[in-house]
Parts: sequence; structure tokens; C-alpha cells
Amino acid sequence: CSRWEEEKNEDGVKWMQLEHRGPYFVPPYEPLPKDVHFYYDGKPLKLSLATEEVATFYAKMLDHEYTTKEIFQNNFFHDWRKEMTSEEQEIIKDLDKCDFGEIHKYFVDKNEARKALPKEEKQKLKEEADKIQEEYGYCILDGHREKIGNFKTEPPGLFRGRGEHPKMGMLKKRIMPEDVIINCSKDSKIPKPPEGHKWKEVRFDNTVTWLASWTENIQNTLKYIMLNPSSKLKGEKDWQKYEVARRLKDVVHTIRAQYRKDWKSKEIKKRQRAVALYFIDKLALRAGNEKEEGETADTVGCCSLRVEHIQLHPQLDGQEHVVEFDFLGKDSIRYYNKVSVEKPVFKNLQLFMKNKDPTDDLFDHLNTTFLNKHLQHLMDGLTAKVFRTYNASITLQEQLKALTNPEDNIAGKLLSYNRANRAVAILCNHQRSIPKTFAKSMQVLQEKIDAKKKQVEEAQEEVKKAEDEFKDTKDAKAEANVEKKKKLLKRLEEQLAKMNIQATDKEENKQIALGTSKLNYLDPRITVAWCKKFGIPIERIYNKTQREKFAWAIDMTGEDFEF
DNA sequence: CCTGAAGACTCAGAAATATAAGT
DNA sequence: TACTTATATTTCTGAGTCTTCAG
Repeated sequence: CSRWEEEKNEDGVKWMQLEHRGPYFVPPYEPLPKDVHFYYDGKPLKLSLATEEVATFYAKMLDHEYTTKEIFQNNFFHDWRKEMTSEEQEIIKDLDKCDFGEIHKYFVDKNEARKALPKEEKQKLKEEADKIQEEYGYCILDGHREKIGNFKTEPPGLFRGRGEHPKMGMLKKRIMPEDVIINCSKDSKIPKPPEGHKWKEVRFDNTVTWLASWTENIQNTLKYIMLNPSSKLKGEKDWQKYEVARRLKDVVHTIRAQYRKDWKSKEIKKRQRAVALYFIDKLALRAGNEKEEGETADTVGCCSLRVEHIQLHPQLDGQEHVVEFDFLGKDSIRYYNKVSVEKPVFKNLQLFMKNKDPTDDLFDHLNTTFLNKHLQHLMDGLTAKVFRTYNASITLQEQLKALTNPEDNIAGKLLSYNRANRAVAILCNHQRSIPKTFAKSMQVLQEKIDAKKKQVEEAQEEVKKAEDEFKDTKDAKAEANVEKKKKLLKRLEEQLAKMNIQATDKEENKQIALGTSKLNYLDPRITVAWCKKFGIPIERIYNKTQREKFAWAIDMTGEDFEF
């Protein structure tokens, strides 16, 4: 436990000692073999090195749907031309006349060749990767050797945003040492830049947690090299996050009473704030910062909802005051929900929407800064996102309480856990695309279940037969046989039950992503306590990485922990 | 002091890779 | 046992939230 209980640093100081090797730079571009050609207008054309490299980025993505989109093609072609020599610019004027087919095939083949490599060769590659990990993947922070999260620079390539991103296809440039700022402690061994290069800057800022940073050229924002979630620094922050959420538990009732009162406020701004907060609390919506138009995909959160994103139904499917939400949230994941809301909320929404265009802001007097200022005033450390953490964790705790049957076997209890986890994922709208092999693997499972059912039936008959025989003969051998057959039947029935559970779980899970809530929203202490209480080995819920990340919770939690 | 931009950090699903299960 | 396929884990980096800074 001691590791989590070392003394705290003062005011914003994150470490006293930080030593590392700097980022690992991706290997330089390898030119194409002579017999792999690019064709323009049907004729082979030898490209300059820089032009060729960018061409390979496009060629590699050729069978991806992305490359068929006009925005992608235009952005790519625009940026590609900038890399060309003036001679090349003279010739290559039309993307449609470019043939990347041979280059594409070269990379597909190369990939397959790599997969087909003999075992020893693969082993060798792995050892090389491990060596790099060993050398660059760790740092020393305040005397502890800590794992780094992302120690490699991002390779150059074509930008792929999520959803309808206006910058898709743009060229993401190669990161050079000259772009990189190193952060470490003054008295540490300062990382050496690669031969013949120098760092952009070396600084000694112990009020931040990053080891290195650079500015990315697509959005002009900073990227960082930071520690792995298993590190003490990240673990403590995570713990702190859940402690804030637990404090919200104590005041949430007051806050709810407050926003209900504010629904009737004379100030429109307060009313909007109160309705937005109701959504954030009840539906676990994100805050919704405003975003710069044209720079990113068009997505929204609570405060940035527009009139077009909701529809009001005084009556719907036997419910009153129904709000129908339909918008794209983070990562362009669709949020669709029909919710019966309290009457004053409904009335307020009607008011907010009056005389507005579909593209106008629903909460036109509200932004996240104003909302968060209010929340800060209600509780120290409270911001909009704390509601998501709080509601997620409290839901897990409640669902576990409601769903766990102490009589169940481990598989049954695990199903209950997954269902509780799933309830949270649904609340937070964590979705995934249905796995490509889903239908097939479901069918395979169903066939197995049917086969097992048959076996169970057969076994039942066998038992009956054995029992009849015993009734006739009354001999010990026949009696033993009855026992044997019964045992077999029981085993088969258990197998069948397990398969049925598996099928249910799989079906319920096909479009839901459990990982994000498990990793970021659910206080791990709830899970640890549940495992202890019901005798479930923690490895059945958390894999190795997750156990490392949640080491702080596994260390300190007893079975009576309450969120 | 206010405001918008920059900075720092958390959270997000897809894709790549490793491992287990099936044949 | 060797190969193939399904599943689990890990990596990747984009997309949010919230804080801090500069003019």
C-alpha cells in the first residue's frame, strides 16, 4: 500500500525527478524497389523520394472506404502536390490519372510475407521490439521506474479523422527531433537527440507530467508523450477523480433540488443552465464545448445542442413530454434516445426553441464555462464531466446489488457483472460497430447449443433406462450405473447452461463497447469489493493491464467498500 | 479584469497484434 | 501436432474536457 501513500507535493508540482531517453523515432522512409511503378495517365513515372513517400501513404489505404470520398481525395491531392518537384507538378495534375495499383499490391504482398515468416524470424523481430521497449519505454520518476504510455513518435501518413472530418486525407508530417520539446529534470541524464540532430528545446518543468511534446501539423495542436496508466502519477489522479465523484454523491440531492427550482427562474440564462444540467445528470451527456467551425467534424454535446437535434412530443407511445434526441456526439457516434422528461423541462424546451431556426443553438445563453463556474460554486472540484463518472459508478454499484444472485455459479455471477457493466455503457452511449464476424460466430454458437441439447436429451433417456434396469434387477451394478448416468447428465446440463449464458451475453453485447466505461468511468473499488464479497477471482474481470492500472484499488479495497 | 487561444490532460473506438480454441 | 480461425489484448492517435496564459 505504501506506494500510494507517499507524501504529496505542494501546489502543482508533479515530480522532483524525471529521467528518460526521449521519444523513439519511427524508421526513415524506405524507397520502393525498382520494379514497383507508379503510373500516370497509363505511363510509368519515376517519382522523387518525397513525392513517392506520400504516394505510398495513399496507396496503402486504397481498399479503405476513406479514399473514395471527395474531401479525402482533394485534401490528399492538394498536400501531395506541395511535396512534388516543379517537374512533377507540371505532369501530375489529375488524381484520376494516377495509378497506385502496383504500389498497393506491393504493400499487400509485403504484409502477407511478414505474416508467413518462419517462427524464428518472427521471434527475432519480437526480440528487437522488446529491446526498443526496454530502452525507450520506461522512465525514472521520483526514484520509481515507470512505464511510458506512448514512447514512439507518430509515423507520417494521411490524417483520418472520425466521421465527416473536413481535414481527412491531409498529409500528417514526419516528426523530427527538431520539432520535439524534451521535459526532464535538470540534474538527470538529458536524452541525446539522434545522430546529427538536435531537440527543439529542453525544458525542466515539474508542474506538468509530460516527457516530450511536439506540435502536430493538421490541427496545430500539441501532442504529448506521457506515462502509462499503471504509473503512480496516473493512478493517483484516477483515484482522485473517483473521490471527487464520491463527494458529489453527498450533495447531488441538493443540486437536483436546486436545478428544479431554477427551471422557474426569471433569468433565461439560469433556466437554460438548469435544463442543461438536468440532461447532463439524467442522460449522462457530455458538457459540449463550442468548436471552431470547419476545423473538425460537426458533433455536439449538451451545451452545444442545436434546435435540429431534438424533437418534442407532448404524447408518444403512451408517455407524456417526450424529448427525442438525435445528434452526433464525440467521435461522431450517434446519440438517439426518446426520453420522458418532467413537465417544466418540456415547457422550457418549447420556450427555448421558439422562433429559432433548426441550426440555432438550443441553449443560446449558455456555454460550458458558465455552467462549470456554477458547478464549482456548488461543490469544490465539480465540473460537468463528474456527473458522468458519478452516475456511471453509482449505476454499477446499484446494478450489481440488484442483479447478483449469491446462489449462482461463477459464470452466472460474471453474466450479472457484464449486465451491470452494460447498463453503464448504455447510459454513457458507448457503442462499437458490430464485429464483422458476429453473425457467423453467433450461428456457430447456436449450432453448438443445439447439439448439446440433443446430448442432454439422450442422457436423460439413458438415465431413465438405467433406472428401469435397476428397478428390475435391484443389483448393485445397476445402481452404480444409474449414478454414473446421472452424473453425466448433470455435467451436460451445466455445459448447456454455460453456453446459453455465453450466447445471451454475446447477443446483448454486440453493439455495445464495455471497455471505455470499465477503464474510465467505473470506480474500480466497486468491482474489487464485489469480487471479494462473492469470491470471484479478480482476473476474471480485469486482465493484466487493467490490474496494473487499478493496482491502487486492488491494494486498498475491502469487500465492504461503498462508493 | 476579461476573453479567446494555447496547453494539458482524460476519454474514445478502430485497427493491429497476440493468444486461445478448434480441426 | 500443425495449421486455421476466433477471441482477447494492446496499440494507436483522434476527440473531447477543463485549466491556464497572454494580450
